[in-house]
Amino acid sequence: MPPERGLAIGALAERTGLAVSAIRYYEAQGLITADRNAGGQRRFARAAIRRLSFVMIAQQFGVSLADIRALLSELPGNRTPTPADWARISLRFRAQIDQRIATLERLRDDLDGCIGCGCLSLPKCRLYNPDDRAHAKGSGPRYLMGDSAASVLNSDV
Amino acid sequence: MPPERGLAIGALAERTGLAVSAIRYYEAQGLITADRNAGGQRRFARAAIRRLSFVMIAQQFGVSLADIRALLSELPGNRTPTPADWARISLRFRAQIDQRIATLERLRDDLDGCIGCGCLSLPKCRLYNPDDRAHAKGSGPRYLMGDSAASVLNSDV
DNA sequence: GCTTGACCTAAAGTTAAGTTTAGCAATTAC
DNA sequence: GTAATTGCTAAACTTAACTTTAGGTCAAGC
Repeated sequence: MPPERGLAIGALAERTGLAVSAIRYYEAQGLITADRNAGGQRRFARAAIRRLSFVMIAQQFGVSLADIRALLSELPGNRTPTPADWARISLRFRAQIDQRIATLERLRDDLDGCIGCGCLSLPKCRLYNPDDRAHAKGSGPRYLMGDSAASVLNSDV
Repeated sequence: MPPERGLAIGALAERTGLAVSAIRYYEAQGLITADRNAGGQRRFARAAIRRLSFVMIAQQFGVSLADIRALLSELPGNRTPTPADWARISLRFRAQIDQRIATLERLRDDLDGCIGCGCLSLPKCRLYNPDDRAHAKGSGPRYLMGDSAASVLNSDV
């Protein structure tokens, strides 16, 4: 007999280094999909390893799962992705990294301009208002945490 | 009579663009301190404006409040900080930014090497294991979220 | 002098990204 | 064939960084 088709969740966990609970969570979030065997257990396609490794890499950049899901949605639903598929999404990812580096460099340069002047005073300081972000409407709520890492990545500054 | 010494929390909120509740929270977290007037209301020193603006700037980089507190702890407790004080802490901050940019650039270059090869497969891919981070002990829990933004900043890669 | 608005505290709610626990079912190993 | 693994679901818990709510106090204007 051929070995049962697809990896069990434990095997996938071992290959990726992720916790089993994390993999279930990612499936629930729609980052990967799984078939079920006769007994109702998950069986993952080999492609799940790559999807998960991409998730892990993107997370090292502080990209949110929501953003990662958007990136991964570019991959064809169930067809095994080709290198060309990966290339397309990697290029998009790379563009985001570039943007993020640029943002950091710009802010670093602004900081250089400020060091020693002790100017960190509002609202004059250029550092403080790179985006006019905070005072859009008087003390409006910058809704929860959605601001920090993700927006550095997403802002098209 | 001289105006009552120190800013009320509402005034501080207006000057910084922060919500009143956020300022109270920051005080509870030890990022700023406040005196109390006869009626028990907070009165902030002018220096709080700068501390808070620094907090907001650092947060745009995804630095956690805990890390920010560590940075701010370099400031002399109650003495009004001088430009030299700010310069010292800004330089430390700048060093962290530099590190972070370097990490991003290295990962970007790795990604470039991968684009088109579709190699995102574990455990061979260099991209996946920049730090040997995930498989330290077989599928050990990368404890909660403390990994993403903060460790990119802190890791001495 | 009293009403309105700013402040106070304490406690509970929110989001993201998971982990932990509890109580069962399916597989594998001996 | 049965014990030990591994897997399943659902629900509760965790952390960070706040906000919201509830119920009460202080201060300022008229």
